[in-house]
Amino acid sequence: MHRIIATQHNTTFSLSLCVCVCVSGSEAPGVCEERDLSSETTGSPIIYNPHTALSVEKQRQRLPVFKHRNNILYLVESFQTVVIVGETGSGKSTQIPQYLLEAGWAADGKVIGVTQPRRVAATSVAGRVAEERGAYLGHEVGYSIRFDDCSDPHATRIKFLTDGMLVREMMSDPLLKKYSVIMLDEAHERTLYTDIAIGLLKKVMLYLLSIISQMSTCVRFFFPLFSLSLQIQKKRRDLRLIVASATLDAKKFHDFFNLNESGDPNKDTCAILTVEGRTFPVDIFYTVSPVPDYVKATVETVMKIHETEEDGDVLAFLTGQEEVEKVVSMLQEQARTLSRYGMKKHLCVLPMYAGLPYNEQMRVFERMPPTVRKVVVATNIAETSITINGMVFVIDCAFVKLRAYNPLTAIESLIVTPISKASACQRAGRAGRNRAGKCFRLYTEEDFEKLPESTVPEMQRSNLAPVILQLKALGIDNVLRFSFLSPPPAQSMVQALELLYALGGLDQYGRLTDPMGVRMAEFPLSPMFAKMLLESGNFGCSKEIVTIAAMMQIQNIFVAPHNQKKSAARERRKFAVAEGDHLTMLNVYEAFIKHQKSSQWCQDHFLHYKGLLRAVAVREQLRHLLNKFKVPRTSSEGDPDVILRCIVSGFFANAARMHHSGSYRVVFNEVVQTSKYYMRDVTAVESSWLVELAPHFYKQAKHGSLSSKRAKVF
DNA sequence: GAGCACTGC
Repeated sequence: MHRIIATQHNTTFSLSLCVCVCVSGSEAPGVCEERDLSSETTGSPIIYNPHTALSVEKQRQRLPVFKHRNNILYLVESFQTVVIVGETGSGKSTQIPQYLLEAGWAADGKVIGVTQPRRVAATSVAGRVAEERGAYLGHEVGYSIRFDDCSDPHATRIKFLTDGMLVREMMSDPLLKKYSVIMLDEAHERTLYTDIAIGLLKKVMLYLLSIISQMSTCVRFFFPLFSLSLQIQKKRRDLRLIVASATLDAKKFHDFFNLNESGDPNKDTCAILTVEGRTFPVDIFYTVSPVPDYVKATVETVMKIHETEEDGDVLAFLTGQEEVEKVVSMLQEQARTLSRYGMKKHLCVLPMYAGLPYNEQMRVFERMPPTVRKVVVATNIAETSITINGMVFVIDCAFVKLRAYNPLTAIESLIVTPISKASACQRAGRAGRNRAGKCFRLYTEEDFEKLPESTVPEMQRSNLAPVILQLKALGIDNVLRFSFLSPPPAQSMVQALELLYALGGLDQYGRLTDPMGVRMAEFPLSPMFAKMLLESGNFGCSKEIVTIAAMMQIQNIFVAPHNQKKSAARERRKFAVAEGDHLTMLNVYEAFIKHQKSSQWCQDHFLHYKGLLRAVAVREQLRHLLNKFKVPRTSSEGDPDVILRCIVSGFFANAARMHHSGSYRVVFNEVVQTSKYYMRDVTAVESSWLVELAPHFYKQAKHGSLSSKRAKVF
């Protein structure tokens, strides 16, 4: 079955294969999987309606996962770990926790914990399950995400939480004593925290069992950790783990968690079960020859679809804001031309990326009249984070902007990278949610075959300093021997250990320092921010620093609607100060508070209202931690230098020279690579401060210039 | 003076 579709210009596709991907409805039927853009926090109780009870029960039984119910329960009973390959639309996320509850896994006050990589997923799936059970959200069924704990320590039996939250919980309850079963959902996404949780759970469940028998009482005396492992052995052999993953990774998870070394499959401690989804076919088309410019090819392909294909909305994937805006404006131009020539069917072209102002984001979810074809041009946000219904055609450029980490320079950056096959299939699947669809890949089938099977896990392309600090705080002394599902580069580990040592979080033996390291680990921030906060009392500016730290956690403080870019830039300059971005942010926050957190004021000054509200919440959490550690509330009373020096005390490792000839130096928060390297959140500092505040990290060279232990990048 | 994938604590 080969069909050639020639586009107007030179992007030519051939139909190459027909795969079944994706589904009717989401895994949580009835739940809007869309990111809840309307509120930061949810938690209003769902009222039980007895009239819908029967139909809910019938709906549950119609889900593909239902016929595997007994098998799943049997496997969970018989194996410590069960890997469930649940295709999209199988109903695994909402149903398996309920099966476990009904089978008695939450007896004796135990809790069934289900993790999700994203906050919205945790809250929306919890909402759906509560509704199915006719329960108030927060009672029998609850959720726990940062800033929003909607669970009852006594009543909640099924708890949905973000994977990051589970790792946090392990800091106070390393054995996860309150849980009988943990289900790691969407484990194939391999987020940083899912991977940390996976390693920790293996340690809790399996790893220690083998060492215990080899240790003598004498060793026990000298290694207090050993008593912990005894506890684990006694108490947590009952803990069950379910790993919900895509097909590709199932074997890897199985091998990781299977502790059976006897070679006798009857002694396996891990099992795999596959649950089919509900799928619509998606035809995949490849270009006949490589595309020289995927931005142009995207525009051509949209127009070709519009002219020759039947009804159905279009979703195009690009890598960043700039590309999205460019394609949107090119398409809008073409759409105007079409309407001038009286084409009956209209095009409505909409951009979608995380930095877009809220109102503009919401437009992609609006329904269009039948005479209008919606075209959404999006970044990777549309691959997993949000779902737009009604998409029938997908255009995939084969690229994505990914975080990369260079352990030699200790620089994290964003780089345009070819996607993986798994990612390409996920994108294609977006065309088949409501009916059969088509996916146009702007690359040849040959090039598709060259793509890597799956995306490199975040763990292997991140700065590991926050990870190592948390592991140390969890009592993992030898992080180099921690059982990582995918071990990160050794150089990244070394780099992280060095940075943590320079920050004073670790001593020369790599042990967590007390109190500095212990306290740093408690902050939900990177170690540099934590250090800066903990030092702020000494510098006499904790009030300002806590605001700056909170503001820097918020992306896109300044919004620029595309028809008002000029005035937005003008407003933005009003807040800017010569010292740099950190003090600019401080200005914005203080002005926001002065204007009673008014949303109208934000709109007038092109500021991100919800972002600022989040900064207020983050600030409160950080303030709470500073109080806990008895960091005094002090203010610099308008003196910028103490604030800048305090910033340097945390960020000295991120120092750069503004110009090779000058003594003008800056500290920065992060680096972004587009056409050039850009540093984000930059502040000017005196080079002498670097030597003064981090003498172990910088040394003064002969001619007054600095040399750092790090390789230079810029 | 425009430049900034996406999450998460």
